[in-house]
This record gives sequence, C-alpha cells and structure tokens, in this order.
Amino acid sequence: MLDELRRWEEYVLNYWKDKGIYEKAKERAKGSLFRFLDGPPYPTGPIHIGTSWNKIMKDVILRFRRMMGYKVIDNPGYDMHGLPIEVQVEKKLGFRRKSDIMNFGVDKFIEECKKLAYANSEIQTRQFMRLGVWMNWSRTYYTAENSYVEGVWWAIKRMHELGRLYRGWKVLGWCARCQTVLAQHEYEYKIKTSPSLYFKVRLKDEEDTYIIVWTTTPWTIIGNMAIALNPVEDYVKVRVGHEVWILSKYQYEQGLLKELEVGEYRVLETIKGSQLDGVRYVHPLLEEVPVHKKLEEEYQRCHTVIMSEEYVRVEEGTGCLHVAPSFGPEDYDLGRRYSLPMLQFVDEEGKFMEEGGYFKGMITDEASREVLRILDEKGLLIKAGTIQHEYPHCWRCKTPLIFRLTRQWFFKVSDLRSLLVEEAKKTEWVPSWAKNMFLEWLNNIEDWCISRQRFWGTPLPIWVCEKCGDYLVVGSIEELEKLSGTSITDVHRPSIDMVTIRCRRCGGTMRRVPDVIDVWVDSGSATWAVLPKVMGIKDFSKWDTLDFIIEGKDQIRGWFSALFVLAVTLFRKIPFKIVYMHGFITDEKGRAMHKSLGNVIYPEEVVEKYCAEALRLYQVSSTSPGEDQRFGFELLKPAITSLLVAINTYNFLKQLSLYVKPKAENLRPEDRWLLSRVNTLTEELTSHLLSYELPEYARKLYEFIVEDVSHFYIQLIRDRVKDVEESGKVLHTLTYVLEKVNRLMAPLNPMLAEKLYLDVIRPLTGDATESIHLKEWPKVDKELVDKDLESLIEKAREVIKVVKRIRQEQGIKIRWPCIAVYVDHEELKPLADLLTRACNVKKVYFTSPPAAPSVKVSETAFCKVGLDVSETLELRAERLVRDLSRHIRATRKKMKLRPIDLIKVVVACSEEHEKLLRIAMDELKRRAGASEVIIVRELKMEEKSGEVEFEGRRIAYRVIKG
RNA sequence: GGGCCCGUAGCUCAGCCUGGCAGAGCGCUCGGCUGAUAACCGAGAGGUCGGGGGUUCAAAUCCCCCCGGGCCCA
Repeated sequence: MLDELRRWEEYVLNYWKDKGIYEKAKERAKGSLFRFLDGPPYPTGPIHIGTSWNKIMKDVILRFRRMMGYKVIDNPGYDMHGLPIEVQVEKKLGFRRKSDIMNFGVDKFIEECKKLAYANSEIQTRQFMRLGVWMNWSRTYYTAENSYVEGVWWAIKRMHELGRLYRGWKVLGWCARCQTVLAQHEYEYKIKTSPSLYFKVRLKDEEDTYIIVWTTTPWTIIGNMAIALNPVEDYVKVRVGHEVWILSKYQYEQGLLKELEVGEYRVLETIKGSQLDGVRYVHPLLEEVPVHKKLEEEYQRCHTVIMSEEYVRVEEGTGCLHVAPSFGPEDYDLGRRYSLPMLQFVDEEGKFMEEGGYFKGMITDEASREVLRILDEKGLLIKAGTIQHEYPHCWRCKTPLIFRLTRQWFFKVSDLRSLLVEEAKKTEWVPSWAKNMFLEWLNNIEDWCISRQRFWGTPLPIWVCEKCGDYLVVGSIEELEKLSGTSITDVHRPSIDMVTIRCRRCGGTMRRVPDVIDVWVDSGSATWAVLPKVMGIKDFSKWDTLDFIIEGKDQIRGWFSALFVLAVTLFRKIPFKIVYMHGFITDEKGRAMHKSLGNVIYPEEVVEKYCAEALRLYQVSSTSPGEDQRFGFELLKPAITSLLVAINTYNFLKQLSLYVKPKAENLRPEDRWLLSRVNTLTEELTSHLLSYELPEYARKLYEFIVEDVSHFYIQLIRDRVKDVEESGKVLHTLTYVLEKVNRLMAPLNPMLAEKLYLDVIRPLTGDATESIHLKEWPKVDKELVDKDLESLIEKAREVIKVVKRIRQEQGIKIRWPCIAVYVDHEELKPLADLLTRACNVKKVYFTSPPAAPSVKVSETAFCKVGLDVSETLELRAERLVRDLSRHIRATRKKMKLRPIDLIKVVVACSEEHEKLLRIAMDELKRRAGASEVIIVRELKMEEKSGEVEFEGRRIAYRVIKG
C-alpha cells in the first residue's frame, strides 16, 4: 500500500506539472495579498529533516491561504553566500587555511563556491518539490544575484547616509582558521576544556606581597596591562609562608586557599578594593616580553591595579581580574578608561607577532603551554588544572574563537535597543513566549560588525582613497559604473576588487575595502532585496511589512533579528507582523542529529522507505510550536495508519457509489450528526489555521476521519447500505462529508487529497474543476450544525461502549443479537433505532434495567445500562446465521466474487442446527448472497470451503459459484 | 550568573492559559469485530503528573523554592 501511495504522489506531482495546476491556482486568487517570505536556507547539501519540516509547515499555511483566495507571495530563496558555502568548498578541495585559497586563486575559489551553491540549490529545490511544496520555483531568489546584491548595497549606503555606518577598533571573536572576525550572532557556545590557572603577581613597592589572579587563557597574560579589583568589595591580605597574598574576602571564605593547598595561612588584614587603586606590580613575563618595559614607562597606569565595579565580581576567580585590553571586550573597555596600551600581539592566524618577544611565531595554544612552564619556573604558578566551560566557537567550522583587537566596519545599532524593543512589541509570535526571547535578544544587541575577511560574499561597497583616506559608499551597480567608468557584469570578488574610483577630494585612487559583508546582512535585507524578483519593483524603498514568516528558534538571533534590526534602523518600520517559531529536530531519544552519532535521517530516505505524505502528516501534527521534534521511522507509523484509514474511507465511498443513487431526504440521526460534525470541524480547523495552530489542525482533521467517519459512522451504517433507500442516504451523507474533508486536508496532504479528489470525489460530484487545489476553502453550512445532536450522539457512544463491555464479560459476541437493552436515560429516545443497531438488540427500553437474573447491568457516567442476555430459539437461529454467513462472505471474497454475484451454498450440520437454519433460512440467503442453500449431514474434506464452530460443534460449508 | 522551554503510562505526546473523576497513539497480554480497512473495537497490565512547600472545599493545572534535561545569552 505504501508503494502505491508513493506512486500516487509521483503521479500527482506530474499531473500538477502537466496541467499547470500551480499556475492556475495563482491565477484563481482574487483577494488581498498575503505577504510571506521564505527564510532562505543555505544550499550546503541535500535538505535535512529540519529543512523539510520548515518547508512543509510553510506549504500548509500558504496552501490554506491560497484556498482562502489570497494572492500569496510565495517565492522561495537560497542564502548563497558566506562561510557555510566557503567551508564546504574548502573541505571539498582539502584546504586547511586561508592561504590555501590564495594559492589556489581567489577567482577559481569563488567559481567553486558559486557552482556549489547553485548546484545544491537545484538539488534542494527538487527535494522540496518532491515533498509537494508549492512555491514559485521559477522565480526563486538567490542572494548572490546582482539584483539582490544591489538591495544589500542599497541598505549599506542608506545606513551610511543615516550616519550609522562606521569603522572602528574593537575586540571581537576571531576565527583563526577562517581568519575572519565574527559577530555576536555567529558565536556558537559549546563546552570546551580550558586550562584553569592560578598565579601570583608581585607588587613592586611592597615586599613579598602578591595579588592572586585566575585565568583560563594563559596566553593572554602576554598582553596583560593591568589588574582590576572591585573598589567596593572586601579583600584580604593573607600571610602564606613568608609571603603576603591578596584575594577577595569572598573567595577566601569559600576556602579557595585550602583548595590551592598552600599549607598554613592566616588573615592579616581586610581592606576595600579601592585601597589598592594605583598600586604597581611587576608583569610576570617582563623578561620574556621586553615590550612591556617600554610600555610601563610610557603609560602611567600600565601594570597597576585599576578599579571596576562593573566587570569585577568577587564570586569569580580570585576577585582580581587580569586585564589584557587587546584580548577581551571588557578588558578593552577598561583599557580605554585607563588609557592602557592597546598593543596587538596576535596576527590573523592567531600567531604571536614581533611584540610577543619570546613567544613570537607561536599559536595561542602553544603560547599557553609555554606561559605555564615559565610561570612555574619563576615560582609564580600556584595551581594549574583544567576547567570545562561554555566557550564561543566559529558557527561554521567549530574552531574555538580567540578575542582579538581588530579594525572593522559596523552598523551603529546598540543605541537603538529601546526603540527595537518597543517596535518588536508590535509583532506577534507563535508560541507567544518566543516573543520574550526575541525582546531579550534585542535588548542586549551590540553594534553589528558587518565586515568579514573572506571571499564568497556580497562585497562591501566601500571605496577608500589610498592617498587621503576619504571613503565612499556605493549603493548600486549603475552608480559604481558611473563613478568608475567601468562596466560591471559580476559584482563578486575578485573582479570587483579591480574597480577603482578617482577620489573627489584629492584625485587619488580609491580602492574597495577588501572585505565582504556578513552573510546575515544579505538575508536580513530580503524584505526589500527580493522586490525586483518577486514584485518586479526596482525601487527598494517600496517594500511592505510581511504578514507572516516561519523559521526555527536559531533565527531569533539570526534571520528574525537581522530582518528586524535592518528594517527598524533604516525605516522605523517593522519587517513582519506574525512569526511562527519552530524548534529543532532530534532523534527519537532527543539527541541532536549528528553524522558522528550516525542518527541523521534525510527526508529523501523517508520518502523512499515510506512516503512524503506520512512525513508531512507527522511533521505537522506531532510537535507544538517552539518545541523540538523527535524523529525516527518508528514514530511515523501512526501517521501512516491514519493515511491508510483515510484512503479506505474514500474507497468505501467509491464502492458504495457504484451501486447506489444518492438520496437526501429523511436522513437518519447519524447522517445528520455526521453532516453537523464536519461543519463543526470546518469551523474549528479554519480557526486553528488562522491562528497558526498547525498541530491542532492536523490532529483534529485525522481524528475526525479515523474516529468519527471510519470507526463510528461506517461501522454503524453497515447494515443500512444493504437497503436501497438507506444506502442512498448514506451515499448522500458520505459524499457531502468526504468532499468537505477532501478540501480540509488539501493543505496538509496535497498529493493524497488530489488523488482522492480525482479518483473518488470528482467523478462522484461531476465537478469539472481540474484539481482540489483550485477549489476554495470550505465554508460552514450553519443550517447543518446541530450541537444538541452532536452531544446526544456522544452519549449514545458511551452507552454502546458499555453494552460492548457487558457482552465481553458475558462472552456474547457483538455479532450475536440479544433480546433487549435497557437505558435509564429518556433523552436518548430519538436514537432508539441507532442504539438497536449499534448494540445489536431487538429492542431498546428507556427505563431502569429490571432486576432479573438474565439482565446484566453496568453504567455510564450519566445512566444505567442493562443487557438482557437470555436466549430463545429465534435468537440462536439468527446467531448461527450470522456466524455462518460471516464465514461464507469471507470465502466469497477470497473467490473474488462481487457482492451482487449469487452463489449456492451446501451446509453440513447436525439435525438440531438444521432446525435453526430452517427458521432463519431467508436471512441466511440474504446475508450470504445465496440463491439456494442445501443442508446435508456431511461434506467430504475436499468439498469444504470452510468451517464454523457454533455451540461447540463444527459446521462445514461449501460455496458454489452461480 | 541571567532568559526561555521541557519534565504526565515502557515509548511519543495531549491536558495546564480559564482549577472539578489523569487522557490519546504506539508497544505488551487477553478477548472480540470485519464483504472499505495492510485496519479496527473492548478489557487488562503499566502513573508518587520530576521533588518539596503554599493558595483553595478542590491543584497535573495557580504561586514560591529545589532537582534534572534542552536552547539561547553572559
């Protein structure tokens, strides 16, 4: 069946393509715009199971909106630039460092990046399409196209015009492998094992007195320029041996000295941090790093104790903070305040330069080991161990970052925190708590470092004069062509680097800053940069606030933030109204999927082993907004079951329609109930989808199909379909209901819905419409809704359940009719007939069950129920017929006979059972579809078609065609 | 150290906003139904609703504290 389902999917995909259904669906839209924007994935390889989840949910919402009549903006996109692609290409080419790229040739490298990004985006597009995702694939936006890049340039220039673009020195996270600066939103915090080092620093003017310092980055001691204490906190001077040590009182009381195993000690004095302000110390690596001698002479506060209430916490380390201004953002800030030297010790590869003295040429880790050794030799090392802590890593290559002073280009936005937060309050989030995460992020936002020292990216459109240093920000290709007199075909490096401009001020040559732009500026510009592609509008300022976007929780600091910061800073206008935030995919045990764990599952695999619709149903229904989704093949099974039940339900309708004419009059209560239910459902599902409650939509839809239609209704009307009149009513009811369900399921399972439409619904309704997706979202037929009936039937279901329970306790099959059932609930009287059939009894009495031995009693939450289990000859006869005919029908089915085909039956049974059969002969013929029944005493083995056990004896039968 | 989320049956998850008999699916055992069904139904086993305290006639649900897991930030 699964194989068939998979073939159906492919059939439908082709059908859509052949008939241009997607295009027709777009033409159909007459309503207002629904502005959606696809958060562009990185085309780094085939899609991941998280990518499919993301796109499937988008597809559900967009399909729903299209059916509602909206003109849906649905262009997909790919985020082509940046480290994700570069790192991929580097791996492919076996590169380990940036210089490998230079040696290979930047032009060739760029070409590889471009090829890879476009090739992978094609692969991803095919995969998305296979999942049934409808987007405007012929108008996909790529962030590497000229028109898109111009949108980014335009934003940069506007930032400049607003005075929000600046160049400045700052200590930022630096990836020594990628050899580029990274911004706040690109730090990936992971557990790292680092050295944990306690050492002492000797005071210059106080004999044998030391400040105790703790660090996890020994190499930064090379750049140490000061030690910071908290002026308002208490510190203690402690005698240790013949020395005096200074540390925070807090840590002393926490037993730090015991931990450091220093032997005997006693407190001499408690002082405030402020009392040590300005005290001079001897740099612990003064001899190895000679530059410190010079610095000490030139800078007054170099190698002194400085004060900071803000950064020094006595709970951390020793309460004495080692300050290396070029190696830490806080250190840098303190360095500025105290005019400390800002010497750069480390180059782009993370290697110590000339200034590092003895450490010249070492990378940071090597230097750390040497520092440790030297401190130990000098007797300054107190204790060296290791610590596991969260430490920032490069988001793409996972290298631990170093902090390093560099000169970069920034968007000034940190002063806009309160504006950003105020504007963000106007946005709506699903789940609502995601909004708090977003506000929290915005409230801590730093100036945005937008320059990257890399290759494959949007080139920073800034030209600087070699001679006078004046700079120019270019906002479009046309502008650049005018300024440079060169025609531009490709905006990328390295050709763009050749373009020079004559300086307006001094006539010198202006060259482009070699940097590219943070890839998050690319995607963050999407609100306007896609306009030429999507709306055919060239004017980037003509963008509109988006109605809806949906991405994963990592985009709080990623795309959501980038879109928001840019739009609000540039336009004081929010880029989106409603955001749906989903979580990540984990394996079935809740662990992240990693290649190293071998637990990665690709959507392609799921489609091959199962089918796309099962994936769609599972991914949409299984997880609440904002939460992570567990994924494993085992977890898909219930979804598959639901799909199969739905398919069978439609099959039943189709079978029925072959022999029956519909009849809409004198409907029975269960018919009216189902008509009411499907309208109630329509109302609920519409509301869920409008509120972006996707799991509720999917769950309620399939619960209705499985529980209400298949299990209850179809079970109940089984006998009715044998009657011409009654079967007409059932056909009418099911046609109405399943037609509606067909449309309700179209956004969720578009391929299955289409197949059921084409095979079952369309022939039945005589509808000329080519596709379910060209139909409108169902409306509620209010006149069919009967809430009282709905709740009454719920009560009846309770009663039926109790009767089944009594039957089981008494060992009476459901197939076997009973005399009577007693229901102590008058309200149910209108459902007398329904209860008679469902409970398989001759009569329902709406009274208290009589106190008779043959009446077995149980109860529901609201009434007593009694089943009369006494037997009569007629009942026995009927029971035998039911058992026998049930088996005969099974045999008929095996013989591939149609329900209307007549048969002859030979039955071999005892005299007593023959008597019973004679009583119910007509019933037997009717139920078995037999024109003739012959009763004999015995059948030969080879003549037997089957056997039934009844009242402890075996009854054999033979089925003869015709 | 801070923010957010999660913790309910062996597993996957609803229920919590708005307090009122602890639920569904999967798996297991037993029994049953079936001329749409590769399905389904009933019963059973399986729960200190992470722990503690508080509010209340009544707490999985509201409040506080703690523990464990995850994500993000510092």
